[in-house]
Amino acid sequence: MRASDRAYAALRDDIIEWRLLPGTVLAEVEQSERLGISRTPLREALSRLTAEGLTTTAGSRGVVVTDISLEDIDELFELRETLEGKAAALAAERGDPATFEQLRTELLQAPELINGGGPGLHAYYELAGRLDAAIDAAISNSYLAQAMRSLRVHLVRVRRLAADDAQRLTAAAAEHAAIAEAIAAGNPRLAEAATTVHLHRSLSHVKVTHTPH
Amino acid sequence: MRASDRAYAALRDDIIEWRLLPGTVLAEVEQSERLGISRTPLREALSRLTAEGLTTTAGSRGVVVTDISLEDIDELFELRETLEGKAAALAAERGDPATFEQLRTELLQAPELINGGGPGLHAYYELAGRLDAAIDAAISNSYLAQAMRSLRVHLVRVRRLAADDAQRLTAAAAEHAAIAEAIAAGNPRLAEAATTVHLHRSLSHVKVTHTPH
DNA sequence: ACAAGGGTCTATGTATACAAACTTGAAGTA
DNA sequence: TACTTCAAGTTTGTATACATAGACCCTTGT
Repeated sequence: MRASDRAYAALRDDIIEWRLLPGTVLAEVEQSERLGISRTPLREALSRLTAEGLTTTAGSRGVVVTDISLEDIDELFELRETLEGKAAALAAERGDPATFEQLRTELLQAPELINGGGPGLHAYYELAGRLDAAIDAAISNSYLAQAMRSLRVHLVRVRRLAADDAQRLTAAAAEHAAIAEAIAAGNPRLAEAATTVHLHRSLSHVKVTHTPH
Repeated sequence: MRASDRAYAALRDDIIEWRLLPGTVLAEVEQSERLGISRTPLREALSRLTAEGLTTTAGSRGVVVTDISLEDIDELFELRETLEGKAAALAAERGDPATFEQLRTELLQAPELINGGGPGLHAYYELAGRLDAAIDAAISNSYLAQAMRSLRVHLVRVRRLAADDAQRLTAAAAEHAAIAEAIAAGNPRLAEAATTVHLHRSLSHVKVTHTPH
């Protein structure tokens, strides 16, 4: 694996997990020494992070970790609703019903996973990820998929602010199941509506439980 | 201006204007010599282009100019309709009516510009750009604005494939005026509908007149 | 004649040295 | 005392030398 890839992955993780807080200046020599590489691959990693929006080049003071304020979260979810709503609708039109019917069945059994503790929780996150991937594949629109991917980075970062309790996860699983059901039924408008509902509930949960940094 | 900025701008222009055709391999030494810079800033330029999707790193064959097929154009417009439709609706909710009323007035006089020849044509493109910028500003959502900006690069590239005759431009100006009018009237659904109509007509025009490379 | 292996060559990936620009601090003057 | 200017130091931007890996071709053996 390339050194720049390792640096990118390490910094991305540090930012998403809030170990590198917003406003932190990522000086090139400092970070390259910390990660044990030279400045060249580090600079490539930084430019990738900046392209994703996780960092910005603040004039000539180097690159700094971007902030996510409460207004940012609203904007983020506004775009997310637009993109994922459209994606769910397209998946309902173009996706394979059997795939989503299977996902729905699994999602209905998710509460057992969520209440089952550590490994079950991991299995649930994996299941939710499979639904996202299935939608991505079903829409067959690489530009839309790319736009959603670039959003997800920021969303993961926001999610780390919220406390995901078992109660919310159980409700989220039911909402996911409703989305999968609508897609399996080939009903675009219902799929979009179910997605809108899910995202609004997610946003409310984040805003209520978010812990300021 | 930094050497990497110049390299980025030059390569971006070459790709958008189809001087560098899809599939062209951008070898580092070759391009750095052509642009009169060293490999380091060139690599940064290439990584920026790749982040935008204008190039891709094809395994170990270096970076190549990405292709835009007819299916890609459909996908591109599908995403564009989603984003710009939402943007027009938000602008209708949040924008300043006077700004868009003014733009509408100017757009209604656009046919004179279009039929006025070279400088008038340029003035029209500038006017259309002002409408885009006004919508960008009105939505007050940096994530959505960023998503639209990253789309526009590809759209400019596609537009270069089509022959923009005076007849199409006149029709487009009327469609733009309709969008501005709906936003000025504070009618989100009408603004979104007008945008949908405009984009579908644009897409049809591109598909009919596009010249294969 | 065809396939397999090795070697060379050319490409990208990395490190480092150098240049330039900006920031910061201190000193001097109004 | 406050503002301006100059200088030093630290930072990023660039060039280049070196490492490494992949591709292509030639040779050799079956």
